Amino acid sequence: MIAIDLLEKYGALKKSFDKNEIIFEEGNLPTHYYQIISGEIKMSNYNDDGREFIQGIFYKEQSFGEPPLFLNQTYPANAIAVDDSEILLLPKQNFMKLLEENPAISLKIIENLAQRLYYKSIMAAEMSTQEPEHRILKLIGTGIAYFNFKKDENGYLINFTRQQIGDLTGLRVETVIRTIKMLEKKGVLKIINRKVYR
Amino acid sequence: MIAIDLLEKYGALKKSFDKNEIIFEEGNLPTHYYQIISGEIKMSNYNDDGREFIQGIFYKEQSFGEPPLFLNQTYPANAIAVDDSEILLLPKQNFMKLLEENPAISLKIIENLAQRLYYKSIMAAEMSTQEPEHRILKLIGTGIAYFNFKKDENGYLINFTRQQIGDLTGLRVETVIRTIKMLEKKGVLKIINRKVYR
DNA sequence: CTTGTTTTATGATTTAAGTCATAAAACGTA
DNA sequence: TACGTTTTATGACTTAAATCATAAAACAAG
Repeated sequence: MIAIDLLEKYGALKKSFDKNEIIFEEGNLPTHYYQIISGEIKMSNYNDDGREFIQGIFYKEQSFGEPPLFLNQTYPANAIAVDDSEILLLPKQNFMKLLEENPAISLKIIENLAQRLYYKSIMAAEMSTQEPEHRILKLIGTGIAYFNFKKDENGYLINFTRQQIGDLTGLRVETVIRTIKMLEKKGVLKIINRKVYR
Repeated sequence: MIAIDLLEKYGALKKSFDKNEIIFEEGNLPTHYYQIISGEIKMSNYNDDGREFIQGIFYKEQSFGEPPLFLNQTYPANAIAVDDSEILLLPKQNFMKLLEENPAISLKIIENLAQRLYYKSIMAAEMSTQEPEHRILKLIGTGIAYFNFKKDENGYLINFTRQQIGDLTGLRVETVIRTIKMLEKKGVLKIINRKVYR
């Protein structure tokens, strides 16, 4: 999102996170701007009985966790490395200075937040309608634009596990498995040795 | 959000909308920036069988519908006047010019989008947990900060109908009614001649 | 004041997704 | 290569919310 050399000019430092390592936790106050160099990060919540809800999954060059930074509020979710990852961290003060001194970056931030809001609006509407087929198809459909699904001769490879799809749509893994099978039977997606293609 | 005289300087015009009048529709491309002078606006989706999901409710001084404006994408939901309303409309080009020439406004926009993203994150997690009590309490709790609930001697008056609460949380109106009664019985909120207080 | 509409309310019934149990296939790694 | 873990898979059963029906209270409009 923001050029790496610009971030470094303002004092950003690279930090490595192991798979499953926590980057920040729900309820804590934000201290940094985070931008991924490599790897994969998820933001998620766990409810009282341990059930997970994934707010979003982020990949290289993407930033995450900005909203509370601008609002002086605590994080509404946890950030966890899904894979070994490298992240650039820029302290809040420096980040704000960077924004002030580089007005063009503000528009980038706006576009980024707008994009995420757009995704959440679509998924919120979808999740309230309750139909598993709809939810999963919409996730996959918008996911092709937002997540880094790769296209090959079979179509787009949806590189999410059934569990992740469940955690992103609010469905249980068994329901996801059964629904995906249904959707395959209907011909709207393909399953090639367990991998889902659209 | 943005000072009215500044908006007018860039050519914003006031327009009146009757109760239930449509301001813009899902699927259309955005043409203006909208800021409410008076009244109440909801953004919502209707699914295939006519069920409504309310994305948000907006009041005086608030803006709405910006994300697609920044993304050149179509609106993900409809905007409808809940009451007779007056709205300032600023054409997209002029709005972009305003932003360019007034960098401080960008930060305001960022904060506003961050706020809405924050609300949606919280509600998304809540809606996926499925428990009506949780959903409704969270809506009311965060709503006290985001919607204009007024406090009196009984507490905060939740000036939503049961139907609206259902449309905001993805629950059916009967479920909302029963759940609110349960919550009253548990003493976590009050019902005083049908109005809900927290 | 009357009438039509919206909102709140409640009981009976249905149903779809969740839950529970169990297992095979695939994957990772020591 | 063997072993533990993760992922996918399936069947039986449960349950909570949706649905359906019906109505009273409140409100709005003429």
